[in-house]
Amino acid sequence: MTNAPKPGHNITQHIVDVLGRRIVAGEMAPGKTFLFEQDLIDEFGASRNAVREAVKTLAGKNLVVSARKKGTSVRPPEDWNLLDPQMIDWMIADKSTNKGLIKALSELRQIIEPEAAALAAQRATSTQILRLFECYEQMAGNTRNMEKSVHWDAEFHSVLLEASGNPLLRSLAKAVEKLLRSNFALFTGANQGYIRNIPDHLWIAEAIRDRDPELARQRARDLLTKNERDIEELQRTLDEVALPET
Amino acid sequence: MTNAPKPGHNITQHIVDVLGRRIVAGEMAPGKTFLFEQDLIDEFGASRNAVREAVKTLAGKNLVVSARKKGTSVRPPEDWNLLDPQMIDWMIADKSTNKGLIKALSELRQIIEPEAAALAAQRATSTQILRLFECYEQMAGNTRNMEKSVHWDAEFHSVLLEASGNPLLRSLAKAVEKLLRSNFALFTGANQGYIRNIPDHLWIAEAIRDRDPELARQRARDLLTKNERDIEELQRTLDEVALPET
DNA sequence: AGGCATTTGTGCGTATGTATT
DNA sequence: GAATACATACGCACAAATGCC
Repeated sequence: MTNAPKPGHNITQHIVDVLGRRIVAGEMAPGKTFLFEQDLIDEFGASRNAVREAVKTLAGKNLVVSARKKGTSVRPPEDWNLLDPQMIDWMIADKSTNKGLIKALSELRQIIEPEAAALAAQRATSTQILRLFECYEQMAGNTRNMEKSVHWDAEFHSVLLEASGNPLLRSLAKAVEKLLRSNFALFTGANQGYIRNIPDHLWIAEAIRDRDPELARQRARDLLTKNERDIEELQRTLDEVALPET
Repeated sequence: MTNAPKPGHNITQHIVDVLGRRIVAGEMAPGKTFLFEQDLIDEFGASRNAVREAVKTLAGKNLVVSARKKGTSVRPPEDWNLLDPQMIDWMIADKSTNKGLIKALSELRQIIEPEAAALAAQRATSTQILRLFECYEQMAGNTRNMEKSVHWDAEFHSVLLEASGNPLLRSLAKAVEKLLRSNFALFTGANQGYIRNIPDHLWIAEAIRDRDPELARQRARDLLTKNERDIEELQRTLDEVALPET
């Protein structure tokens, strides 16, 4: 019932997916509820090896720990790696964490991207600068195909963070990108806001090309501020519509 | 030779550890070198299950992917989860990534912590504020026991990020904390700088207590700027000393 | 303290599907 | 199309650690 065994393929991944969803949805209190191999074997109808490998995958993400005789328990949320792409998928899928995540990410981006833009103005390679302009062109040229346009939007911000030359920021880029792409429906909903903000990307790219950190920072800050306002406004309208739940 | 089988315990973890170290050390080119189960079985003298579970753990960290017929390959570094505590251990242990990581983290902290302080000034609970002051007291009171003092230093910054109320920032806190603790030797080396900067922590806590975001931001920025200068200076002196290798 | 049951950790054999050659 | 190589999966058995009585 809880799982459609997904006929033949990748039982292990399926177990990882189902358990991951449950954990981020808060269905299992950290430290309290214990999962036993035998229970999982029974529930998923899988072999012990498959179950163990699934648990190891989750353990690799710091989601769970296993101990002899005590079974496997969920680790406290502050140990979770929130920036893992699969984790983001699970959080997006879960209604209770969805909104908070988008807000948190928006806040994080407002902190990070202006500074990344300033660093990029100092460090970006000519190739990276060209890619920024290409992303802008693709964004601006595909406003009739929102999915494609949002794809290039995400790519723009990804390149921007990469151009900062800081590996930790690049690491964040993957998460930002993932979230933007996954939520492109959210942004296409704010259609007029999205299109209005496209030129901002060009201005940022120009400031980086001209090696002007202050200007790049300010323009990135402007874009993200407008972006946050759009998201907040859209979420308010969505909340009004979203009354029904099963 | 490459591995001391670590007598009884956790062959799987041992395999994870050895492979993780190799990967972050860049010994295996992403996408090119392939690891085959049989090779790993031979090298570690472990069973297929142990090897498979170790690989799954690494896959959970997005370090590797497995494909039929092609074996397991290393993913490109931009896919790695740099904030994973174990990853940080591996990177600290590796000389080639060590310095770059500390520099990148220092840069990231300069971006994030001032804003986190500003947010904390708006959102911190009274309990969190008390903990900030407690951390300062412990820092200032244990200058004769550097390890302890640095422990509370790390705790201070951890609480600060947590008090920002943003789960993504809290996620970063774990990595920052890990790095500070692991590198406490580095900071105790910069003894005079470390002690000189202790009062800054009190001033930050006071600004947060007084709910003054601008002041908290500015004071955090001051601390981190001084901190970076100390680290840079120390690394220069360390470089001069660090000629010998085995 | 000692012994027993439970649960994870480990090893081995084997079958099957799938992608490459 | 056949052979090959590898990942995926199952099942069983024993070892080791832990909790309970």
